[in-house]
Amino acid sequence: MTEIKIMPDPRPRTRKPGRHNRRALRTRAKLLEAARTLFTEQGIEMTSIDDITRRADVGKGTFYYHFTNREEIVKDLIDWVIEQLLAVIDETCRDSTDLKTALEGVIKAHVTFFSNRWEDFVLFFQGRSELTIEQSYEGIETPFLKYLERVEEILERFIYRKLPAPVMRRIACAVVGLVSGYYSFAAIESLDDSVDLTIASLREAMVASLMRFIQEASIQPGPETLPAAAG
Amino acid sequence: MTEIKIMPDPRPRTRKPGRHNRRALRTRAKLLEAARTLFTEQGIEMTSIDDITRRADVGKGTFYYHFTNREEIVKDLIDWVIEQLLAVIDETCRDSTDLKTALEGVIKAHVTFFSNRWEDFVLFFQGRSELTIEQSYEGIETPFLKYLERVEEILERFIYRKLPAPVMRRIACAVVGLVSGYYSFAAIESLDDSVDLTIASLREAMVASLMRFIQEASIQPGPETLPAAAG
DNA sequence: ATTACATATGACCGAATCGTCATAATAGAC
DNA sequence: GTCTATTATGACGATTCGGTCATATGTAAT
Repeated sequence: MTEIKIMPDPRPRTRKPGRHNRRALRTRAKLLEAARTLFTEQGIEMTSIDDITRRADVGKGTFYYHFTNREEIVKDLIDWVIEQLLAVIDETCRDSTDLKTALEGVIKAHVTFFSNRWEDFVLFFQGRSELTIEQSYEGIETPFLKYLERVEEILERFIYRKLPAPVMRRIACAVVGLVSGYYSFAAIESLDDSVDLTIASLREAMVASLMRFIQEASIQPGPETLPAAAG
Repeated sequence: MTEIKIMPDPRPRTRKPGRHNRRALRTRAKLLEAARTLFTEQGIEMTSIDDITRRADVGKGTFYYHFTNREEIVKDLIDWVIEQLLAVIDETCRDSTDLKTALEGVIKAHVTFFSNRWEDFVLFFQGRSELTIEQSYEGIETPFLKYLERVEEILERFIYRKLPAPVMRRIACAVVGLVSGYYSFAAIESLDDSVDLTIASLREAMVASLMRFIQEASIQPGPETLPAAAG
């Protein structure tokens, strides 16, 4: 169980944003923390507002004072998780000198982040699962797109032959899909501790294959990216 | 939208299993098909029994005649999807002659399967997401474990130096995590058609590096797999 | 103390949901 | 046709849920 220090910001409500240690912020944080752990325990959709307010030990009306509905708190939490993940990725890749170290950095950042934050991985993964549903929360894909774009951005620094956007997107999908896909499966068993060790050796293999993939893609943009292929 | 020919079997209820084309089987199939598409549209947890019976155009009691609750139909469907996927994997890997073709076969099988069955991928992925939740359907991990074991089994045929079970498990996680992880992310954008093409070139790279990884692992089992690392 | 504003509360309502059950419809055996 | 086991039904009760609102409490400024 990881402690959370900073919680996602509320929408500005008054002219004095965080001037004083308003109790509202603490209450909001209690609600977010309760939701975060409950989502991990029961799943997002199985968690009712009553569950959240009960766990946070506040009245039900209080929830609706801070959030308009469950959709909002879900989106706030996912936004926040991805923001934190992006911060770690940026930090880890800051000193990258080439494509190889950048790829390694991205993968390493995911491992670092998720191995210390199981709840957040569950949130991330459940959010991603929502993306596959036709009628899911509106705009829930936004933080994930931002996340993909950031990864593309980092890799692009070291790819001198500029690749078409769809190709870059697929590369980013491959990188993050690979990491989180592996993680989610490895988590079926309680390999928790050894996941980090294993992925370290697997990482090399991943980096190698991704690099080869990128190199091939950058030599041959591929006729399949023509608009004719869309449909 | 893919048509389903065969649906998961009901628990035997009478002495005459499928002797006649009992209408019960057709009704059951209607319910399963309705659930399958609804789960894709709305998500498993957001779909009520009423939704299912309304879509299947049967009375509500009929649902409870065929299934004890939603948990049962969910598990039946996931069992069934994984069974179908395994069949395709077996078929594709039947003629594998070495590790390389076996790995290629496994990945190719996933692509073949999922590219024609979006609903089933969503089911698969949502089921996997449920695995990360503490209180999810009891025993829902069983089909996924079977699936991992089968993949290990196929690869093991061509690995002559026997690897420790945890290492094999991780390799299997990497293979299937990659495919489904990539797929799920690629699905954020409507790249549907080009996903297959892209993953084809990624496949080569992945196969090459996984082979290297397996070869290295089979030479050096690694001290990190000692029981001391558990805990 | 008083005033003004921000924050918190839980009773309450209507809608939705789960699961049951007595009854009805159907199909096959005779 | 009659009889019997199987299959299907939807009204029903109990419960839970999302969301509202009038009211209460806390807090900072004067």
